[in-house]
Order: sequence, then structure tokens, then C-alpha cells
Amino acid sequence: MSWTDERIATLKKMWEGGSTASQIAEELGGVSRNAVIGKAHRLGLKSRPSPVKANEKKKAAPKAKAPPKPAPKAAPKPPAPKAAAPAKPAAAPTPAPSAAVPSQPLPDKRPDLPKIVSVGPGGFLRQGPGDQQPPIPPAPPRRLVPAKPDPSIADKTSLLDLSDKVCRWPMGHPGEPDFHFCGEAVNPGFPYCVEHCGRAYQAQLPRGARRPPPPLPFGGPRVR
DNA sequence: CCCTGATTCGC
DNA sequence: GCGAATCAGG
Repeated sequence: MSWTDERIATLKKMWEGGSTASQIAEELGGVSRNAVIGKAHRLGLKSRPSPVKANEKKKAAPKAKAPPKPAPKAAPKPPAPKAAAPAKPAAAPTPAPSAAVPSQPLPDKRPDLPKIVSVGPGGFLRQGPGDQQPPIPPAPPRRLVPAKPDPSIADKTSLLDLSDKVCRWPMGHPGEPDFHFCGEAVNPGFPYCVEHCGRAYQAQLPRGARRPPPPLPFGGPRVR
């Protein structure tokens, strides 16, 4: 198995979402727990729950060990100086536990995308430059809502349900009980549905208000 | 022992 | 760059 962008994205999501390396490895398939950890480090994301501090309270992870590894290791292993792990508390996206009554499940979407300026090549709506305040690169979405325990995940699109035919736009935070993906039919040729393409690919309209051939950002998304 | 992530190091 | 082997704490 190779580390495709998709798999890396999944790794990042789950890692940042609090999933353990074992779970991520199981999810990705074809890779070991160590592979996940190693890749995570190479990607720059590391630390978080320290090696041996907070222990998870779950026993639902039976480990499938297929390859018995005989390790005739005679190589002397120098006592690792144990490069001091930076005890930096990784910025956990933990939503503040709102002490408020949980009767309010979903504070509705935030007001977005009021104006439509033109239509992109894929058919999605393109926004004008004035419609966005901060830069929003292609994989941002983090709703600022606490969490909604109420809606049991019914037909939500889970990580396992992702395919090249459904919108991969994440809904909610990874790790939250109801984290899922949009799941709508994709805008053909894009990893997102039409609506989320409009959010993922925000074309930069020239100030002079012209330039017929609007280049797709990033040279266009990949499709697999 | 089980789990966890961290690190090393041969490939 | 990859990941098995290994280390180390809970």
C-alpha cells in the first residue's frame, strides 16, 4: 500500500481527531500501526497524547496479529538518549464542554455564500473575491458548534462509506460521535458535491472583472 | 500481558 | 520515504 493523498488525508483526520494509531491502521487497511505512527511523524504531526500518559478506556480493539515476527536481533542497541519529547500539549480541537442544556442540537448553518458571481467549469457556483474574508484553502471545514449528541448517527456517511462518487466534505469534527461526511453525489470530476465544490474551490476573480479562462485552483482536483 | 505512541534504522 | 523492530510508560 502506498500513501496516497486520500490515505494521508484520512490519517491526518483520524490522528487529529483522536483516533489511536491502531484504529487508523485498521481503518486504512494494509498498513500496520507502526506504519501509521511512522507516517504521522514524517508528516510532521506527532505527539498529542503522549506515549504513555493518558490511557484510553476502551477494550474494543482486538489486535489482529498475522505476521509472527521472529526477530533474531543481535545488533546492540545503544541506549537511546531518548530525545526529550516536547511535552507540548497539542492543540486538541476539543470543543469546550458546554454546560448548557443539550436540548439544542444544531445551531443551524452559518450564513454563507450569499452571492453567486459565476459558475465554475464543473458546474459549481463560484464566488466573488469579496465573498470571503479569510483564505479558505481546500480542506478547512470546522464547524464551530459544540457537539450534538442527540442525533444518533443514522445514515451518515462514515469514513468507510467514502468513495469517488460521494462528497467527501467532512461534517463535524473527527472524533465526535456524529462525525461523518457529506455523502451527496459528487460534482463530476470533483471530490465534493456541487455545494461543497463551491466552498472548496473559490476562484479568484480578477479585480478588473475579466479574464475569460478562469484557471481551476490547484490545477484541478484529482479524481481516482 | 495488554495497550499506547516514540524512535531507530535497515531497506 | 517506508515500516518492522524496538523502546518505554500506563
